[in-house]
Amino acid sequence: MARSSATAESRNDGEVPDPELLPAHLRRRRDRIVEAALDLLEDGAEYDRIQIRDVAQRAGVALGTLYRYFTSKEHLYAAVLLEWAKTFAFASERDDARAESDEARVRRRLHRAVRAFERRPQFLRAEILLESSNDDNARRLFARFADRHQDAMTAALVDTEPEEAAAIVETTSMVMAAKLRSWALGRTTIADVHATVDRTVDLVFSPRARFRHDAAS
Amino acid sequence: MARSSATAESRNDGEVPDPELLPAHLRRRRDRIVEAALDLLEDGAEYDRIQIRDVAQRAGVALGTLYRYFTSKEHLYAAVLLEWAKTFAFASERDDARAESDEARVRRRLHRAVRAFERRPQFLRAEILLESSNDDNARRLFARFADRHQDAMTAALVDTEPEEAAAIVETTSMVMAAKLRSWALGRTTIADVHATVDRTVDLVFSPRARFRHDAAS
DNA sequence: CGAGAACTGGAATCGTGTTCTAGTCTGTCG
DNA sequence: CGACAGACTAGAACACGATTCCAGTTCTCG
Repeated sequence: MARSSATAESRNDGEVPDPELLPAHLRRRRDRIVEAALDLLEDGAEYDRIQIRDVAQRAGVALGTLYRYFTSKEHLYAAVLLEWAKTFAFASERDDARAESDEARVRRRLHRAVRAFERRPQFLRAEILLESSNDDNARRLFARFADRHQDAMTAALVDTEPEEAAAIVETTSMVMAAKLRSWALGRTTIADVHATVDRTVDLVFSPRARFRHDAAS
Repeated sequence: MARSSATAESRNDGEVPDPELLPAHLRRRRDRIVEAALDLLEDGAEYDRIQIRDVAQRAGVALGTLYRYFTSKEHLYAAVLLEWAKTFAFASERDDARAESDEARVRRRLHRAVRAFERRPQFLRAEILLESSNDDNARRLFARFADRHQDAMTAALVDTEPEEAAAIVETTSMVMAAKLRSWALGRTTIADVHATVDRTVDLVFSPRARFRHDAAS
């Protein structure tokens, strides 16, 4: 972490090319790097334990090459998460096409998310670390990752007014994420995580006095 | 981070004395170290930027001495957080002694917590990092810190049955923490954090169909 | 084909937490 | 009083993984 942990000023030299604008073969090379990194994490290695050298080797590129595409390990792994979100979102879209209530759809997706992390605790760890990265590029990508999740959830709420939908997504996602964290910390069981998700969904969807506060504090 | 980030096996050599059992003058020395570390953080320095060397110097002890009391930077800062929680909890106890509803008390305390972090974003950062520390001693202390918060919140719920109180504390705290994180990330404003706290408290206290799910998924 | 961009292998650098060394100080016990 | 233990000190030394550099080498494209 020589640089990344030592530096608080967000990297101002971000000299990496926008992947969108890359000629196909370079783009492919970049993708190979991301894939290699993803594989390593998927294989169960702890984020901390994974060395950039290994990623480079696995991707079959030199260290210097990797650093042409990513400013830091964190930037690389933010890209990994984003990539992962892609396949994940895809999986979400199947199987809830049938006629269900918004509530049921949200519930299903939340449980799916929990399950996804259940078998990949390292991803949770990575997510947590990246969430508060100093690297600007990492932050940017991470934000996209978060948005992607949010969009996916929001898309489940067909019959709800947008404003309320946003609040619902926010609350449930936060509780889920927080609870997953305690699970990752060994402070609770995965069954409890699921139970909490259910409780929260109940709570948020049950008929009740609606939001009243507009002003803070 | 030579050791801490490289090591996943939780430190098994935790050769530090239990502060409770320390003779007074040694205890005082230990406290001085914690205070120095706290000061540094309080002065606005980013956790990452703070070097153990500086803490030692500020406390007026040699590096080796610091390491006689703490196994790692994370252990040290877990102690710092715990110490901070002490003063914080104390501040909480005044001013809500009067007759209020449980709801009002919870609300007040949550807002206070938000304000506490508002002027100390570095603490939030530290909390996040320590939450997933590898150091056993750090974990232990951190757990105490978390418990302390939870107890403080639970104590605000006088007229609520314990089980429900626990659920309320858990949910509201999680939402607050998560929202604070997004604030720290620049994804929202502090006013919005307060607003969310209010909404969540409303939600959790409003009369409604009570929890129904017992089994998970 | 030739220029320049991109890549390779690997050495070198860096930052920082952590450990080690050699001695110094303090207080206690016989 | 003298010796021993325990805790301390200044600071050097070490570990180690991210990041940067370098000197060629190999593509790619006009």
